[in-house]
Amino acid sequence: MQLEKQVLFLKSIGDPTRIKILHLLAVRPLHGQAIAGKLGLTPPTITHHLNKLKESGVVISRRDKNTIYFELNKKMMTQHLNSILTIMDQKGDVPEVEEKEKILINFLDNEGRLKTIPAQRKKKLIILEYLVEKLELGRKYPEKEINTFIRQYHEDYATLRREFINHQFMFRDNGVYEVNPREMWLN
Amino acid sequence: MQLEKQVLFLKSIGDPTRIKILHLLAVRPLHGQAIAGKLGLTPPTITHHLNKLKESGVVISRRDKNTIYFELNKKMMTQHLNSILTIMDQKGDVPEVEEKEKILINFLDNEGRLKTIPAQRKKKLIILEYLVEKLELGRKYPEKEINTFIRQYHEDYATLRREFINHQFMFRDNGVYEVNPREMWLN
DNA sequence: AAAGTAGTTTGATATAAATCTAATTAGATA
DNA sequence: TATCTAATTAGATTTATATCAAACTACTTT
Repeated sequence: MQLEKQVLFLKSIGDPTRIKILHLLAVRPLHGQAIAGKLGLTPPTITHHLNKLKESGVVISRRDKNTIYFELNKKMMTQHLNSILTIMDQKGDVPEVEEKEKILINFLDNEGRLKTIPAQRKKKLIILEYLVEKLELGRKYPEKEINTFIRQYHEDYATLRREFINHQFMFRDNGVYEVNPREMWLN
Repeated sequence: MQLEKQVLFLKSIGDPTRIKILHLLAVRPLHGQAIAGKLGLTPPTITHHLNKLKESGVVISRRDKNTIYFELNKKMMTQHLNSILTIMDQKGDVPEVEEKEKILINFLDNEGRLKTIPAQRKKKLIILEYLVEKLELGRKYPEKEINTFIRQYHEDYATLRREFINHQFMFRDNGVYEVNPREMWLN
């Protein structure tokens, strides 16, 4: 998943020693002992840090005889940073809130149950969003649990479950359902 | 220092729970309990994470009656990410010419021979650079020739020869030595 | 003033991470 | 084949971090 890659990347560069390594490698590729010497650390420690940096892809290595040169993968680095930047690319929906309220009031009864499933795409999406927000982000729900959840709001759990998947409010993996992060939703 | 701020920032967002919080706050400001509910975590845990995010400045809080709204500071976030990006367009730094002169005078005797091999890395590099500049760029030197050359300046040709290689002033190919171009040298 | 609400602090626990020394591996050179 | 060199692995230690339950604080509402 996207999130794990981002965290792996951020952890990999979120350390003073590793930032220093990045600075060194930004100038030119270096071999391990040179890095150890420059930073006043031992080779095992450098191996440890380089492994982290290689795991996230921001450093690659190239062997030349006995010496391994480590170099900064600037393209990968830029890619990761851009992916973090997109977290912020969320159109604020403040102006829509009133409209949403109206639709919710129209389609929900006094007990908060869904009267009907809206036919209009736009309205349907608002209802689906409203429902999916009651679920936990990151939690894995077995199909039965999803069905039970939906039935609190409407009898036709099969249709609604399919809609959640169709519009990518959730994804399904091996019969287990999980809420997608907001930026994945189709509006 | 720049480095510490960068690390603080990267650590602050380098955690799956906190990335999820950022996603939530990217949409709209939220109060603590809402975040706790969505992520299935307890309020103390959310306080803990929000503190980290506030420390690095990417989240700010605003009180309204009893409720505290946390919101994403997109400007701060962008600023931090840009500062990380600049790591990649780093150029090497070189010691001052005057400083080099002083060190050369200190370590060379009247006949221009090396009194001792400097222990300090920085000084050693200046000496090595001074010596290697007397060699021809592009010419191939057999090991014996290199030894003879070094012995003009110091008895311990083996150590110095190794230092030339270590710091990439020269490279060795099949027992033949050659001076590296300047931009390869390790500073 | 009493009760309620939202958030924080404290203390405990469990897990992860950074660093070192010592031992080992992989490849190059003699 | 034996030796040298650069890097890695293993094991130990220390420090940092994520999480929770329980107690507490600050502010509102009644």
